[in-house]
Amino acid sequence: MTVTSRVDTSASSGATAPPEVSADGVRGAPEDLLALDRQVCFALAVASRSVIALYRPLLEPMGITHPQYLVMLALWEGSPLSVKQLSGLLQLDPGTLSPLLKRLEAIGYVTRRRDPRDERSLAVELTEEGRALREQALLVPPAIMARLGMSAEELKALHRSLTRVIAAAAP
Amino acid sequence: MTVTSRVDTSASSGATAPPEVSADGVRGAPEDLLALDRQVCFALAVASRSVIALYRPLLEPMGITHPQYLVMLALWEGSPLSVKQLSGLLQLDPGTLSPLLKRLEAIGYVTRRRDPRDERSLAVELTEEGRALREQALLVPPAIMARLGMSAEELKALHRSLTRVIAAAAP
DNA sequence: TACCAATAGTTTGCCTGCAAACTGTTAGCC
DNA sequence: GGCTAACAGTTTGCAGGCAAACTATTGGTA
Repeated sequence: MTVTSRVDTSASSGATAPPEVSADGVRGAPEDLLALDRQVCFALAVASRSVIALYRPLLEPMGITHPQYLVMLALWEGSPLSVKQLSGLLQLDPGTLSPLLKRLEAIGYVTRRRDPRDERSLAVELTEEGRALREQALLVPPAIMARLGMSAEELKALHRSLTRVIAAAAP
Repeated sequence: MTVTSRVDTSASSGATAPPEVSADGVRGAPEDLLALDRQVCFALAVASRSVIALYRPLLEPMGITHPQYLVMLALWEGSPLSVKQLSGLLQLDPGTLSPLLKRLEAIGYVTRRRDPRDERSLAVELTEEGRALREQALLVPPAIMARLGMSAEELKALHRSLTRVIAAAAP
């Protein structure tokens, strides 16, 4: 495979595009801005998918997917939430949440009904089963940390880094 | 993992909101393990989606999506690649790549043909247009870094962190 | 040589994720 | 009151992402 990790020394956010238009352009460019293995966006995407993949076998016995798990986390912190509130908390489009919530309702963890005071708003609420699921969920984070085998300190640093990126990317 | 920050979920309109007042982790209840804002997996997912969203307007004029952009990055580093090689490089399922590559072929950036020496293998190769696209792509990373406004040093640290997570999560 | 397991891609089915169009409800405002 | 704009969700269409079933080719081996 042609991907070898290079030592980065440049790429300092300069607005001046390097004029390295090498004839072939494939290998050996002094500072390859487009090297796959230096793209933070690529590392971010792979890391996200990889970690979510670790959750899959743990969530499968509960019958939910990772985004559904995140919705449950939000609801366990405060049960009746509107779609708009969930959308804000999870940074997810209402168009994504709408069918997802119907699935959660179908498996019995959640109820969906209109708010009588504002019929536009949908009150998403935990059922008894949804509330009970929390006990099982408590085992998930420790299992993930054990599987990753990374120190809490390192994960905390990563979390801080990610929080900064999220803030920087925010509109 | 005991982080301190906490999102204001003021949305919890008088429901079962746990009265946990976790300051600096001193009085943190055990349930805090499930606090949405400390889940690394959540931060990872949001950061990944947020950063990819920054690429969208930049890639749109090129007519490609972010995963397609990653495929192009791989091909620019070495043009004829099989689906299996791409799958390894990008950590993507062949079932994901197959239709994606057909789309890249449909817009003319790539050709797909079987390897005469092994008819099972598919040789994915850049077209002249696909090769030429690299010039436009060179403007993308600087634009993203400018938009993020984060130091190269910080991004590098994040990249290292992500690389460790990816390695830790690897099967 | 004939058989069979491994391999490389493709297809199918389901669940995100997002943009854009659409529906119903509420709030302003004249 | 009646008109209109803003708002909350839903639906539709398209592109990932992944698991599982399927097809075609190759390689090993009896």
